[in-house]
Amino acid sequence: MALRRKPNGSAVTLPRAGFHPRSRKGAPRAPLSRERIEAAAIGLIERESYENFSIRKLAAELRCEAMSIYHYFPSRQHIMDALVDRMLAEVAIPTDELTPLEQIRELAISYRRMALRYPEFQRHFAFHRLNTPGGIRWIAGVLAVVARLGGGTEVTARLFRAFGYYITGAALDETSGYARGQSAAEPVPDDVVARDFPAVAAVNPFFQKDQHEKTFLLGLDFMLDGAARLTGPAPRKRGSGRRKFRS
Amino acid sequence: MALRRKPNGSAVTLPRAGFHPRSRKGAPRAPLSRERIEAAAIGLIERESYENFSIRKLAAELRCEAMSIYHYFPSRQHIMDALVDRMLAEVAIPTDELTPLEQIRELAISYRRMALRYPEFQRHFAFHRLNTPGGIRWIAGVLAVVARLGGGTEVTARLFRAFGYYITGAALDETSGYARGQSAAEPVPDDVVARDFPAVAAVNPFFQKDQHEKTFLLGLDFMLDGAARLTGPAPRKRGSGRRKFRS
DNA sequence: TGGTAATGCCTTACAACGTAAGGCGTGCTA
DNA sequence: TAGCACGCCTTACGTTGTAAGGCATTACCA
Repeated sequence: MALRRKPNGSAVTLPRAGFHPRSRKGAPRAPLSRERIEAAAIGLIERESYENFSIRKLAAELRCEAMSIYHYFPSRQHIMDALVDRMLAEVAIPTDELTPLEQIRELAISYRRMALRYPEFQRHFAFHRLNTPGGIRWIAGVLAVVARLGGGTEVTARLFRAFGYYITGAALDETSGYARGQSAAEPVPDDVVARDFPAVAAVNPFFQKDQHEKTFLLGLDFMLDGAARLTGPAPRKRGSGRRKFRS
Repeated sequence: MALRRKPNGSAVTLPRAGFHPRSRKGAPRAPLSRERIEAAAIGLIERESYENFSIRKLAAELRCEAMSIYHYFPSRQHIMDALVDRMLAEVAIPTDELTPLEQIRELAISYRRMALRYPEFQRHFAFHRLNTPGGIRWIAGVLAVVARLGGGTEVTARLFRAFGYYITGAALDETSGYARGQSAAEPVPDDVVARDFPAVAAVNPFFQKDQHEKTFLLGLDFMLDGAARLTGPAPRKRGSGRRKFRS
């Protein structure tokens, strides 16, 4: 937390072509950079797991020592913040000619896609305030979309949060929840579940990965219908058949 | 993971009255037990924080050494599982004469109350499969409630999960989210938000703690209305005015 | 009353973690 | 050629979960 050196700050000094710094004893190696460190961190987290990620392993991946990374990021938390901003930037705020409700739908689907691209990192996402610069910008964008429903400040605020509950809850559950999450130390074996809790076993087919999208859209459309009824008739075309549940 | 001794297993030997084991060098002290360890763990987690919890601190709280705890629980994960079961047991499965929809509503509200009693521990809850014995039993109970809506296995499965997304997302966000969660390393200061993102600042009053319940119920009733329309008319009385949004 | 076994808790030790403090070599600029 | 800045490394500290084993107290049985 005391490190304040920012190498790529005001005076940018790019390495000349052909320049290859080397680990003190070792083969030549591409120079470090924020970009390279971030990319390696994402790769490592998603390949191993969020819990097993460490600065030391990241360093090994980058073929440098752990402390070298602290030349580019003052702390582990700063790295995580950079990753949050990076991933949030992939969730585009819709601005086209869809109805407000459809824009929210697109946003939700886009967020889910991002979550499924970085499933391991969702466990970080779920716990942390989006109060990085990129996070605030993103929240402002989403709020603007929700505000287009025309419900006023209070309704906008509540809808923003209620949608957030559903969408982040879904993202977390699909990536770390019932089916794939950290297990109990001594989980109840599947055959015991099948024998003692047949009703639990019965729903299992619909808990599989290929069923997640349909389930997600079902609940999402519950939320959208509620928002529609709360904020009055849609200002523009809005098909209702899409939101029907077809078994 | 190699420890298999279970002191309170088959041959139960209770300490006689007046018996007080003592730390090797120290004052007499109440004997350890699973019960005492669990209670101390909950207290410590909620008082300090989930992230700062450690076996060693738990031991200090109990005035024993870290390894003494391993006499009662084979691993940290086993302790956490016990806490999960303990807290889940506080979320009662409704069985009375309410309509199925009202039962789900009660269940959701009861889960939220539990979450607010143990806000720190929600960060554990959110990541872990409920595949402890108590967890499976609880899931079976909830599934039975959802099944009473009469939608059949598939609809029951999807509604269970969609409600789960919303409820756990809300629990996590209210306890660790926008307002109180782990912050960025260099958060954007409030005055900068107020200046550069007035729309974000404007919704802030509705993001305060005393507004959470109303927001939660708004989204919950969106979900309930959706479930009602999906599974046909309610088999019994069901007021609709309650679910209106009143500003 | 003495011997043996079980119980309950502690001691020691290890590998891995984030990171503070400071050092060293390379190449750029004067 | 001197000096300096940049980029990266070395060392070290306190903290974590927990494996392996030890020791004192008590219970049980002869």
